[in-house]
Amino acid sequence: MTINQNTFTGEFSYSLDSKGRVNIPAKFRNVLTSDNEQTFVITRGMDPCVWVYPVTVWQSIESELRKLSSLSRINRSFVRSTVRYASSVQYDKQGRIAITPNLIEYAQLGKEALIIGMVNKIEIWNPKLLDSVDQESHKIDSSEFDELANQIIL
Amino acid sequence: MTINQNTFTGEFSYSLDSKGRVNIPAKFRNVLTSDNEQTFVITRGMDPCVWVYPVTVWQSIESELRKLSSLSRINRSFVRSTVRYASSVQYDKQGRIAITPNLIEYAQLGKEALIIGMVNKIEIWNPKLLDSVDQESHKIDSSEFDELANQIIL
DNA sequence: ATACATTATGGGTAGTTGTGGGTAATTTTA
DNA sequence: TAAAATTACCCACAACTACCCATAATGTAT
Repeated sequence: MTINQNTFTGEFSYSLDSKGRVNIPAKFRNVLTSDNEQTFVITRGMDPCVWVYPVTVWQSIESELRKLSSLSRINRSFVRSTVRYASSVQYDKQGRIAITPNLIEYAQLGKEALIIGMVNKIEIWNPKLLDSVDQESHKIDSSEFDELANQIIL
Repeated sequence: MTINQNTFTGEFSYSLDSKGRVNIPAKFRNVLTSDNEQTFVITRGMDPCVWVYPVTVWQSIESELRKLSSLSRINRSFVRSTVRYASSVQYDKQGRIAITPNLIEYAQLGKEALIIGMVNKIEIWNPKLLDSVDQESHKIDSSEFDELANQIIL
């Protein structure tokens, strides 16, 4: 079987332990290309959740950022806001990564952690927070959804 | 561990001690290539903060500056302003570098120091100053910001 | 069904890291 | 030249992290 590498789908509910560690689902670890060397980059999501990238995917983002000259104020501010909360983490022998305290706070993570595959990255949510964000966005976005539907054939 | 060398990401809040020393986060020291020999170049940032470069990275900046003809007044002024405040520093056995008094004054550093990885360099900020600079620039440049965000797929 | 392997979760320990301060060497100033 | 100030180098300690092992639950193969 040749599945898509570095591609994540599905939903899993795992627990965040007292040391701030979460398991990365085995399914996700198994599709990681070996050049990632068990390493992810975790950062703030655009929504109140944690984004988890395979390190090789993140590196291509970094190389884009490298091209932005620091002479421009906007560039500096953009690079800063993108990179600021990102840190690379290797998972341990049990397949867990440690979430940094400021990301735990940002995503308001408690004991429950909902892990969602988002194709090129992984999201870690507080399940209750996702529920409320989801409901709100469904109300607002029904028209934008229609627009998207024209771009992507499902 | 074979992660990206001389590449810095993430945010750390450390303290500036009474002797003007700050710790360089272990994560940053560990990605330094050995030809840097524990040496950084510190200088004024374009924003009110301290810029910290691995010395080898700084050297390549210097070689770029050498290419700029001194016939142009703008070039002369640019070279002068970039090189003027730069000095090289080695970190001690505990991983700390000493910030020169004029840089401390320029970046308005107090006891708290916010250290931010900016891909090819490191920034040291007074956290409160960063907050206000951040908010202001968001107000002014939000449209250009969005444009950048569209070019780089996160 | 039973044995075996994998997976999720918990916790212990040794080494690392951040922070403070001390002392000797070096430089600066009077 | 001597005193004062600065710098470089050293040690100490608390907090944290990485790494290890244990166990229970789940999945897989014979």
